[in-house]
Amino acid sequence: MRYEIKEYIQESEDPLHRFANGMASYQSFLQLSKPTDFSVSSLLTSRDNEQATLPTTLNKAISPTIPTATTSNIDCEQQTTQQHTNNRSIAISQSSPIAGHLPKVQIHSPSTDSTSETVLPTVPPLPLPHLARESPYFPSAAAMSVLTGNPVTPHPSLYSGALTAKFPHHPHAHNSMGHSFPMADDVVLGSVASHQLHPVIRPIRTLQSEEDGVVDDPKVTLEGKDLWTKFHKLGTEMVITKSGRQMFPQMKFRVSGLDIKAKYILLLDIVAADDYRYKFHNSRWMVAGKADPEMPKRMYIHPDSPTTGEQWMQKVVSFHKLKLTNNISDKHGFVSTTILNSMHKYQPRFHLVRANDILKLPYSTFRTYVFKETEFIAVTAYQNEKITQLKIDNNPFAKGFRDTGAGKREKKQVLVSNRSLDGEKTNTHLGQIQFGLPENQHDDDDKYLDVVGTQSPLKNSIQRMHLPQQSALAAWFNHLAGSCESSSNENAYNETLQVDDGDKDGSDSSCSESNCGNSAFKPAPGSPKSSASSYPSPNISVGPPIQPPHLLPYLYPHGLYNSPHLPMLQNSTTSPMPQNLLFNAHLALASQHQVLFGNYSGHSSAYSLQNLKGNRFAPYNLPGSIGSAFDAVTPTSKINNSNSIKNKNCDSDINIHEDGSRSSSPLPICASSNTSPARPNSISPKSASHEKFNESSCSSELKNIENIVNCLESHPSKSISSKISSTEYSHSETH
DNA sequence: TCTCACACCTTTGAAGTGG
DNA sequence: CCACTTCAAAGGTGTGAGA
Repeated sequence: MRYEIKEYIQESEDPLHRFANGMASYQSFLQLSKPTDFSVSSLLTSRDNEQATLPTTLNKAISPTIPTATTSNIDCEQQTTQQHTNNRSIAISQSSPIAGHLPKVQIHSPSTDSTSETVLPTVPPLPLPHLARESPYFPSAAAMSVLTGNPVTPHPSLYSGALTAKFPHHPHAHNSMGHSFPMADDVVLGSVASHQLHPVIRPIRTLQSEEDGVVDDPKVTLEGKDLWTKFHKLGTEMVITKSGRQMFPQMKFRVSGLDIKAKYILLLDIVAADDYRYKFHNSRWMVAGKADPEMPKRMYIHPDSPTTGEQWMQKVVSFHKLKLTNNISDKHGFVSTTILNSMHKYQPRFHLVRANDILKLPYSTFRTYVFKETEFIAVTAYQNEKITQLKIDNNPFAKGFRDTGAGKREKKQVLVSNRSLDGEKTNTHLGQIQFGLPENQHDDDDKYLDVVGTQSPLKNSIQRMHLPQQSALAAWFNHLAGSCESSSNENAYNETLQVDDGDKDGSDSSCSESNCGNSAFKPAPGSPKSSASSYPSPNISVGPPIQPPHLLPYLYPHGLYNSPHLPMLQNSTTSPMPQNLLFNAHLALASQHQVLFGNYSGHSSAYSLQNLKGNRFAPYNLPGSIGSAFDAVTPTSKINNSNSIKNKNCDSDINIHEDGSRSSSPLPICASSNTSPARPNSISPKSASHEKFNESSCSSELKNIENIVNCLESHPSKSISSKISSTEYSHSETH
C-alpha cells in the first residue's frame, strides 16, 4: 500500500482561485480526526495520537527544494491540468507496514515523466505532547507539522469535530447547492496531499498497480439516483428512532471496474455535513444554531466484506441494513447502527477498500465516494410533508399510507379537516401529491411550497479553509480524497456562477441525472459560492489508510470512546466506561470478521451475529473458496491477494510495540501466539465450534485484536491502559 | 422535539402440497 | 426430491397522541 503526498504549488493569489483549489483538498473523508469520525486504522494505530512515526526525511521530501515537476501522468478525466501546470509532485509512499517496507518518496520527473522512488528510513517515534494536545485526533498532522516545521494550528478542517464544520470545509459541502457535476464514472481521482492544499492528480491505476500488481479502476454509481435526487431537491429527511431506523431511499451502489480476483471491503459511514443545528420553519430548513456535540460514529462494514471484486460487481451493493438512531446508549446494535443528532445535517460516504482482511483496512488505500444527493437531515419526526409523501409513495413499507391504504384514508380525513383551516395553496399542494400527479407536476408544485433553502452559513467555513500554517500532512489527510475533484471543481467554479442562477427558480429542467440542482439544502441567496459548488457525483477520494483514532468510534461501542479513560476519543459527553466495553470492541470487530466466527461458507459473521435469521437482502453469497480473510497480503509480493495463500499467522508485518509505536518489521505480531483472549460464550454459538475449525487462525486474529487494544491500553498519556486492562481485558493480557 | 403505541404493509422462511 | 404455494411471524412504515 502506499501513502502518497503530493505538493502542488499554486501560483494564483486569487482568493477564489485559492479557495477553489483549497476546498478540493478538504476531503471530508480525511477529516476523520475526531472521535466522532471513525477510521478503521484507529484500532491499529491509536498510539499515533501522540507519536509521530513519519520519517524525518519527509520534511525534506516536501521541501521547496524539490524540483518543480509536472504531473504528466494525470489520468483524471475531469482534471484541469492546465490550471496546474506549474506544480511539483511528490509522492510520499509508505509501503505498507504490513509489508515491512520503508516509506518511500516518490518524485515525478517533469522532463521524463517518470517516477522515481526513494526509500525513507524509519525514525523513532517523536513525542509530540503539544501537538497531541492540540490535535489529539490527528496525530499524523501533528507529526507532519513537526516534520515540516509548520506549527499545527487547531485548524477546523483538521478536525471534523463538533466544533468544526465538516462539509462546508469541503468542496462538497458547498456543492450541496445543486449544480451540475459529472457522473461518478467520469471522475477518476488521484491521491493528493499538500500543505498548501494543492492537489495533484495522479492516476489511481498507477497507484494501485504499483502496490500489489492489481490493476483496477473502480467506478461507483448510486442506485436510485433519480429518487435520491427527488428527495434531495426537497431536503431529504431521515427519521431516527431509539431502536434504529433504516434509511430510505436505501444506500445502494453499483460498483464496477474492480479487479475480479482481488478482495475488497466496502464501508459506509455517515458524517456531519456541517456544524449547525437546523429547524424547519416556514416550510424551509433554517439554521437554528450551533450543532450539538456530535454523536460517536460507527463505520458500517458491508457484511459481505471482504469479498472479491467479481462478487461485488455482480449485484448491487446495499447498505440497507444500516440503521440510524439517536439512542446514545445503544449497546446492541453497534454493528449496524449509527448514532445521529436530530435536526442535524449528515452526509453518507461510501468507501471502497481493496483489502482481503478487515484488519488490514488501516493500511489500505481508501477510495471514498460522496454522493451529495444522499445528504439528509436527521429528524425524529418528519418536518416536510412533501418528504413524507415522497417516502410514502416510494417506500413499499409505507404502502398503507398511500391512496389505497387505510392509513391514507385516515390522512385524507385529516386533510379534509385541514382544508377548512389552511389556505387553498396548501390544500392544492397536498392534493396534487396525494393523487399521484406526474413528477413534473410535483416539481412544479415545489414552487408553491417553499421548502428550499437550508441556510448553511458557509462563509465562516470558507474563511476557515485556508490557513497557511496547516501542515502538509494535515492537508494531506484532509484532502487526500479530493485531488481530481479539486481540479474539476476549479472548472466547476466558473460554471457554478452560471448554473446556480439558473437553478434558483427551482426548476429541474436543467438537472441532469447526475445533477442535484435543486437541493433543498441550497444556501440562501448571497451565500458564498465555492468552487465546489459544482462537484462530481460522487465525490471521490483516494487516500492512505485512515489514521489512528478513527476506527474505534466506528467499531467500538460509543461508550468506549466516550469514556474518560480514552480522552483522545472523548466526546463532549462523558460516561463511565461500561463493563465489557473492550470485549464489545472485540466483538464489534469480530462480528464484522468472518474468520472469528468461521463463516467460511459464504455468510459473514456480522450478518450472522446481528441477525441470525439471515440477511434477507444480502446481495452476495461469498463463495467458500474465497479463503480466509486472513490470507496474507504482501504488498510487495506483486501477487494477487486473492491468490496468495500464506501463513495466516504471519501475514502481518507490522509491529505494534508495547509502547504503542509502530514499526515495519517482518515479524508478525501474532506468529506464535497461543493465547487467545477469552471470549464469553455469549458471543456466538458458532465461535466455539469454529475454534476447532481454525484455532490457530482465530488465535492469531484474536491476538491481533488483543494487540490493538493493548496498544490503546498502553497509551502513555491517555491513562487508559491500567483501567481498561484491569477491568476488561486483564484476562487476555499477554504482554 | 421526542417517544410510544398503533395499524398497515412487505418480506421472509417454514410448512404444506403436489408432481 | 424438487418446485411451488400458503401462511404466520418478523420487521419496516408513517401517524398521532401525549409528554
